[in-house]
Amino acid sequence: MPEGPSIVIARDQIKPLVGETVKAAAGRAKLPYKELRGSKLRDVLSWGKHLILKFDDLSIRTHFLMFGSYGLDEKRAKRKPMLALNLVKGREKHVLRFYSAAIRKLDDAPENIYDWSVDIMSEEWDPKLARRHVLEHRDSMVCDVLMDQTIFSGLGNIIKNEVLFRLLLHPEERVRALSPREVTALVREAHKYGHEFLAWKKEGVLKRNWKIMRKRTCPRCGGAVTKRETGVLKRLSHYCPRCQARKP
DNA sequence: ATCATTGTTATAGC
DNA sequence: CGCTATAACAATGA
Repeated sequence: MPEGPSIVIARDQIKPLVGETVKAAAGRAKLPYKELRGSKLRDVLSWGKHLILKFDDLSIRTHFLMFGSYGLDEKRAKRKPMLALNLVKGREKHVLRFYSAAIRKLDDAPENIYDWSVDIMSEEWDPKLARRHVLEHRDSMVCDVLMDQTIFSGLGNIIKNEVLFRLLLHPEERVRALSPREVTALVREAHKYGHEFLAWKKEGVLKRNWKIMRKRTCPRCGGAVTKRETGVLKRLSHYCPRCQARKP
């Protein structure tokens, strides 16, 4: 659920509810429920791993973190939701629930808060800007730069590992060791893999397409895949130490 | 059953 | 102040 492409799927699934009015709102999240009731849903947006519900005079944002999920028109709640919304318009009725998500009211209109040019899943994605941002972190490891949500908003650990494998880059390679072409390729593949992830996830074949993520052997050389935490973020990396050898 | 994991944030500590 | 370490949170499937 949590990486950017999954949020795009959620956004598209929830978008048909735009125009409906909140009839009931409740949950464990700290939200202005009173204000939510009676509000009309005006838009559903995604920015990276954030899902944004825009109402008349307020907007809220959900982040699914590692284990969050949502349900639209479920027969019954899976458990106590962080937020449950009943929406109606004429005869249309929908129930939207969010589980174990970090949900907050936005202090301003979404357009004034979010910059979609850094969202790898957005049409406004700006590869040149990303390239510049990457080069501002010459001393950082590529694994950390890819996970930086201010540069590659929406990019998560799966995309990170798969992109590094495609480029045959070691997760702990420093940005300064990359050639200009490699930086360009890094940015291009981050975007490209995000969209392939989206297509595969829709078809239910995402895992089948993993080349290195949670694999034991390298599909390229047949050698053992290394699995360890890397970078200052200490996130799990899967990589082939032979094909993705560090530069000399 | 136990372990690992698609993530972020607050707080403590140096 | 700035950086890093740690905990906290939570659900699911291998």
